[in-house]
Amino acid sequence: MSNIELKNAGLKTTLPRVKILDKLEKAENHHMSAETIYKELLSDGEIISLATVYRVLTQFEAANIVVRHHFGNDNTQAVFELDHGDHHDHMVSLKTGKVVEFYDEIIENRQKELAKKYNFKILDHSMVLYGEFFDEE
Amino acid sequence: MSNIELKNAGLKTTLPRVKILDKLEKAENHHMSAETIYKELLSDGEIISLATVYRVLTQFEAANIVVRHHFGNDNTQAVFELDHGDHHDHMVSLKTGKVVEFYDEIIENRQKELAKKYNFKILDHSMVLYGEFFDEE
DNA sequence: CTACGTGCAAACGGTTTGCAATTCC
DNA sequence: GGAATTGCAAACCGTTTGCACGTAG
Repeated sequence: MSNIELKNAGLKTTLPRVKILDKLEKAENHHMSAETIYKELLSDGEIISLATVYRVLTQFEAANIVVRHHFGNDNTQAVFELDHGDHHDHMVSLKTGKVVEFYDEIIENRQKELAKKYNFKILDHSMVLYGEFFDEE
Repeated sequence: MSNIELKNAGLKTTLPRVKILDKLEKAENHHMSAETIYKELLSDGEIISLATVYRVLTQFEAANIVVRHHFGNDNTQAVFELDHGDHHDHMVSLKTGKVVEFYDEIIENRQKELAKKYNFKILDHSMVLYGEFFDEE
């Protein structure tokens, strides 16, 4: 099935690509950095280079297979998640890095209203709440 | 007056610091990158290094004199604005880089409700709408 | 067979830092 | 005068890229 996604994107079905897709599918909190993917694959015994991980992820992004985020207030590494087509925003734990996705109709509508008020056409938006979950470790 | 802010932060009143504060105060859309500040100061005839601009801005950030943002979906340069203590979000033009600040009570409240629902304590948040203004250029 | 994909190492761009010279109080 | 600040150049770190080799179809 990852096969199909790749074909659709006009990408050859190569081992690195399949493995990376696989990692993302199984990621417990759905978000992984290029480096995390790279290291996990290495310790899985795969032979792959970090450059390939980045190249593949960039291609996946272009093909709408993944979405790239820049959580982490500062400009630390990007994280990637599979793109299931459903837009959502994120709560990110500053303690553990845990990520929870949410979607809120009221906020989305309000953004549109505000855009109208300011004569602005929204093409994209990002919203991240930083903090901590009460039930964390 | 910039004098006072600096004193309060325990920072000596040096020429670079005053000049940088000055640039930020006069910035037409309130937001400037380190490099922009640096270049403008140079063409104003000042002698300053980019390293100093970065160092000063980082100190200002720690002293809550400025806020650092990472607009520009990708990991491009940070922009800085004076911290007037009032929280606000941003609309950023992908065409011109124009930035408009806004604050919306409904969205802020909704964020709090969502946080409660997810057992999350919000410590910070960022929300950026990317798009274009109808009245641009 | 050949266009596409990969590994390696070097380049990149924004930002930070060690150090010696300079400046503020 | 002495601590804080600066400039310079080199280091950093995440990410990208040129190139020669490898592989899918």
